[in-house]
Amino acid sequence: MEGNARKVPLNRNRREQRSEESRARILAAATTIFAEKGPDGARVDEIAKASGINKRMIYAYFGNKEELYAEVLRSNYNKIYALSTKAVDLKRTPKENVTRAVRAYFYFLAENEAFVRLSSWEALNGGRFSRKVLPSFVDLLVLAFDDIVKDGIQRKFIRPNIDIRQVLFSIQALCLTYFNRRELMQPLWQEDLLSGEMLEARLQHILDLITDGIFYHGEAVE
Amino acid sequence: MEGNARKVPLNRNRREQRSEESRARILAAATTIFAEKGPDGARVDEIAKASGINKRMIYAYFGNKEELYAEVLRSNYNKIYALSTKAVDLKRTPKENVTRAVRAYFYFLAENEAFVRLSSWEALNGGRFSRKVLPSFVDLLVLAFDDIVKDGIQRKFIRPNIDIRQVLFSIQALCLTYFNRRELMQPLWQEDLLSGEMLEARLQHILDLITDGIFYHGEAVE
Amino acid sequence: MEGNARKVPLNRNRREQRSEESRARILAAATTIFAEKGPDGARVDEIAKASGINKRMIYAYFGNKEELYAEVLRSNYNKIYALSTKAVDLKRTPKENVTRAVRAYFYFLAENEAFVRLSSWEALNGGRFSRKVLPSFVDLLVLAFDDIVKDGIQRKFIRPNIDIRQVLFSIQALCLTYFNRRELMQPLWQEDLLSGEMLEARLQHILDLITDGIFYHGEAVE
Amino acid sequence: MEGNARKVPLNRNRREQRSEESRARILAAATTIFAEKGPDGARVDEIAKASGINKRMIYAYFGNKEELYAEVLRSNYNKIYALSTKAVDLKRTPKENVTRAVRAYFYFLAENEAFVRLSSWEALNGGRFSRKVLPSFVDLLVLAFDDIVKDGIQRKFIRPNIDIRQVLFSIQALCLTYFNRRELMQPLWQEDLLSGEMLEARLQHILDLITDGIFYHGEAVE
DNA sequence: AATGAATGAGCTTTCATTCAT
DNA sequence: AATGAATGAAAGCTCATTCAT
Repeated sequence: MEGNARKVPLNRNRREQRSEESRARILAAATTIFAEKGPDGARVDEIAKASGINKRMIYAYFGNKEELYAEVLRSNYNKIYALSTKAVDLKRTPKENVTRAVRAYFYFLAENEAFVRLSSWEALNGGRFSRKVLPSFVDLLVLAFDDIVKDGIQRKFIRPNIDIRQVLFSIQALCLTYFNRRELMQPLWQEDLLSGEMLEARLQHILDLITDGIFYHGEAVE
Repeated sequence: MEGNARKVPLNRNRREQRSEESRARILAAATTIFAEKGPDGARVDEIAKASGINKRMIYAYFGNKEELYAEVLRSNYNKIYALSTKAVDLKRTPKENVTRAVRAYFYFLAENEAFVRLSSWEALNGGRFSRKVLPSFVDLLVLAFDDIVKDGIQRKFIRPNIDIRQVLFSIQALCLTYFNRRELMQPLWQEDLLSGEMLEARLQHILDLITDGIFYHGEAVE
Repeated sequence: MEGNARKVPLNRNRREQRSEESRARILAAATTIFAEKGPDGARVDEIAKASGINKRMIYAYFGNKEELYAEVLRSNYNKIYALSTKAVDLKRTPKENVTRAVRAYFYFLAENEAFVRLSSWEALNGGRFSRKVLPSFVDLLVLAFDDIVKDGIQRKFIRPNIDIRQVLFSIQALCLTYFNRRELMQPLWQEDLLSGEMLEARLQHILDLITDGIFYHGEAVE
Repeated sequence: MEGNARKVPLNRNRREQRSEESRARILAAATTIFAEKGPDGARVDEIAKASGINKRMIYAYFGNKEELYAEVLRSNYNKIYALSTKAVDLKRTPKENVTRAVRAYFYFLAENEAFVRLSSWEALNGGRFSRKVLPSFVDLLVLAFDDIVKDGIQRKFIRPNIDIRQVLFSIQALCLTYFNRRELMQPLWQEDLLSGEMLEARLQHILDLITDGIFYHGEAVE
């Protein structure tokens, strides 16, 4: 009896633990599969199988497919929120700050392909799911960059006529598209676009573009 | 008698015409809906309804859903193939040529949202369909730009250390993403991102970036 | 004008002729395909294509698929009706008569595979179609054999306790099944079961079985 | 506690049992309906309805219509495989052995109309399905009979010039066709062809035909 | 908490038949 | 008489979701 009494909380803990674990495994599998196939192409059965957990539990934990997808989005976007907060340091030069921020963003994408793909499905679906569940991630990005750019303009590093939103849009474009359209562009290269050198090469190119463009300056005729 | 003699081919022509028209209507509706919802989200029923033509005819004309989708891709990619051939004029300056090419590409995308979206679905699906049916559109792009850039390098307009493939990737990124992620970024602006001014503003930004970057040159400290 | 006047009847005749021909071609194609695939497996489209005549005409000439099938049955069964009338000649010995009748039936089947198959589909479908359109072909068979057997019994060639219906059933079985199940049994032989020698061998076997089975032994004359 | 301990396997068993039962019910219904209407005429919906089980489960258990049909064939052919092994006893006379074998086959068919019909659909379809899934049932039959006949020939009961394959073909024909074409021939009789007396009468007729057909006359012992 | 079986709605595809010329 | 396009009903099959244990 006492054994039982002691056993119950123990069991509870274990149960809770296993429960958490099951939830996490479902979420992990769902992330992979939703990222791979998108909200329409993904199958609940496949997620259940991949997670090794009974399909019924998906409904127990997450309600339904759509809510599971929302949860996947949430957990993935949380990562980038975390990233965006730790950016700026006004003791550095604006160029350093830009470089650091872009680098952080670029490598975040490199390491989180699921995020890249999920956000792309979302973009195509007009944010049909994310709008419901997510605070505007764009606003956060702007906020983070605003400081850098304003500082840069003030200290005469950055041209004052620059529209920061356009720059932001461009940075996003230059980074995201590399991962996004990787497969279609890969044939142009011998090396794997995800190799260390290729990543660094791309990042440098992006930074060059952002800072200097591709043309000579001063002497160029037009 | 002559009336009869003329009637037969006329009937044939009318029929062929109507048939062509039906096919075209199906293709148009399919383009819209596949662009909107992607190959997985699109429904054959919906396409039939939208085209005002019996569902059975879709199968008569195109075989099945997948082949219809392939045909939609083909017809949309044909447009950009057409575009990519008429680009270069080496009598102009490299900057002019780049400007003209980018502008052409940018406005092509602006006017062909279906293409933007279709190519994005394809990218996410790893080109699973387009690989079957399409010659590499990337190669064509490279070809078109190669001349411009080589000319630019030779005439000392363009830095020789530039990797043309990266530039191409970047131009694609900067243009495509504007339309691609339009909806997610729209909240940052008051004006419709597809308005004439906004489009022109974006194009200018892209051209500036490509040609000059965002930093001052010469005097900039780092 | 007179030219026209003459032309009209000519056209009519030609038309009628072409009409007959079209009908015949449809019927021929339908026979092949219904025999091959059965009433359920056959497709109207396939018949139209095989006959080289527009599908619509099938409906013009025959009403619908079922009636076309009925017509196919009718035209095929007519052949065997024709056969069954010219059987008996009481000047010959009963054994000769039986032999001739069985031989006629056996080679009829050999030469009319469509009939074999059509009658088999019908048997499986419980005569669901033939009952509607066909006079009992079985009755005819019995009639034809009755004379032979009664003559045989009277002249003491055939055992009097024989049930003619059973014999008839057996002859039908022994002949039909050879063609019916040919494909399944073929592996047991090296030679094609439809070759001249194999056919003759089978017929001999059947005759041996029938005659030695139903005739007195020892005293029988041949 | 023990109750719980026992409960888990019990539940498993019950579930498995119900699952097996569902599978079996589907198979039973499918057998009836495929036998009745053939692979082309049968409808999955009808099978679902007849089995009282959701259509979806048919696909869960059997894959698709064709595989279900294959399974139906397999399970039915297994019955006759079982039959064919227990045939011969060389202590008996050849005639006894033949009689016993034919009787066994005949009554097997009488009691398994589904088998008769399924094998007939297969024959008409050129074994298109069975070839995929079934070991040659014909070979087994030959094997079983071979012993009897060789023994019969050696002991001078059976004529040595007999082609056993023809005899086998004939037995099959004489037995199968009785059930196969029963409906078409029924009008010739007052009594139901499936009644006990009629069956026995038919079997006697077949045996007479076979034995008097293939055995020596006069000297043969029985 | 966890499971396997079951369900109904809906999807893609097929087919016999008819319309318009 | 002949044709090609078009149709609606129904077939095979799939999926998200729920039941029973």
